[in-house]
Amino acid sequence: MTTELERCGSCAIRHQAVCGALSDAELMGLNRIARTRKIPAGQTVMADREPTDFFANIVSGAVKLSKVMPDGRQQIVGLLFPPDFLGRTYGTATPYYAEAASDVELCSFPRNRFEKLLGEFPNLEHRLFENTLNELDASREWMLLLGRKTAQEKVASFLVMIASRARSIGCHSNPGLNFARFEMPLSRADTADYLGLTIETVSRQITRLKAQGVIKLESSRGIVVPDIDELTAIAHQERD
Amino acid sequence: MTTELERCGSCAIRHQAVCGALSDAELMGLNRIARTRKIPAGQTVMADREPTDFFANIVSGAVKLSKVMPDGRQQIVGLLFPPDFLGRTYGTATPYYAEAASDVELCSFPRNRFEKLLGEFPNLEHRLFENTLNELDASREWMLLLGRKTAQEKVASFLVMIASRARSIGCHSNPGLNFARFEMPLSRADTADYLGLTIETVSRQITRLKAQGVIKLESSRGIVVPDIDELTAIAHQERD
DNA sequence: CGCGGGATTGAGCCGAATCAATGCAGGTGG
DNA sequence: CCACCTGCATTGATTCGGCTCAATCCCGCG
Repeated sequence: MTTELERCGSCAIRHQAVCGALSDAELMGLNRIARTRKIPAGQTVMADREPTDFFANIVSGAVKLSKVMPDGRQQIVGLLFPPDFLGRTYGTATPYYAEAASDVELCSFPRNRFEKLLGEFPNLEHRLFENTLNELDASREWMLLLGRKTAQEKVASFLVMIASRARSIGCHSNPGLNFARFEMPLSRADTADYLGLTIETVSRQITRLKAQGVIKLESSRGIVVPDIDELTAIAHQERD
Repeated sequence: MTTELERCGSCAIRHQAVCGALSDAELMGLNRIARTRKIPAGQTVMADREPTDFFANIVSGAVKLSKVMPDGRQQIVGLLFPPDFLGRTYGTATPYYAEAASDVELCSFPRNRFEKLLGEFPNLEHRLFENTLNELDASREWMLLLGRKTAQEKVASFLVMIASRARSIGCHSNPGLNFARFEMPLSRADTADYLGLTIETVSRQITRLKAQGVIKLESSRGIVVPDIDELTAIAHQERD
């Protein structure tokens, strides 16, 4: 019993994840149905339109959600980091692919037992609801990016977003400080699919930002941003 | 009392709207705080980042949700028809503009009293949650459109979407039947802002679809689709 | 050392944007 | 009733940003 609770107690995402909403007693109920899974990079976690029998918290790594057209064109519609929640409650199939963008560690729950707990713990459902509202806000923000921003603005926006999320997933990057250094969680190909661009255009824009001195590259994935405000200005974050 | 209940009983959207989740007793509680409002076309209902003190069901008309960049570029991020719910629960400000796309009739509820009811009626919160999940799915669908579809595919997709929603808002259009006739709820300018295109491109693509015989125009807003499957094929609705 | 996958760079092209003119319907006033 | 305006939609000419195709480059790895 105590050990079980400790398992959660020592969990890196204990307080930020949906579990954060639960009392100790409730947490134990959730813990009882939880199972840790490791997924290697590139593997599909949930397939579009296919029923999935589980939900999960992301403990480490990154998961990308994407939609694919019959001819292969692809769009990434969401990116999940710890402590995000994976899975569409109420509806047996998710309307997109979920794929491990890196090696991923999940804390997963069987679908029906989790949904049962949802009914019992109003806190849990409420937390998931707020979560979903935030995802909706984020995806609408992304619609503005996809529909109206230039390639340069798109890439800058992406870097700003990663830089701010990087704080929550470790990486050198202080909240107050106007400086960031982080690893890109996606390949150029995935970045392109997230931004509605091609690989080549992403690459060119990164080169351009580098030439402008707005960012520095330590490696193809390692980015340093000396002045985040400058990058944000280029991203034309919407105001008004 | 009875009259109050009858007010809801005779409501056109009684069963589809969030109210549909409520018992008679609960409905009465909601009814007590409800107020009908009419909004003329073009008027702002909620302003980006400004606190709003109410939520509402859309009774008639259409409301567009949009984001605007400092330089005026605009993206419509959502379109609400009866019996959709308007407003972001839990968070005093909505992160976008809500504007009447046509004359609109609302059934509105004061923010704090409604949120109080949310706590008392789990059904109501649950219903709103499912609503939000559907909006999230729809907005991700739209991300694919914005990021990866051609102008022709975008316009075709938009028409398909309107044709299918048209069923729920009256208009000649049978569920089984492979034929539709409806009014565009948006001007060309708004359509462009919804699809991430310019007015001119939207116009050209509509002309093209007309030339191909896929649609007919009764007026600039009145559309006839003889064969919806054909239009859907052009829209390249994602499979797989 | 050579191989292979990801990333960069370059040349040319094309689809959608821009700029500009014209068309069209509804409303208003002479 | 017609002339005129005004707001929306269409059409045309031209430009340009990002895509396509293709050639390296880079780096880790067998």
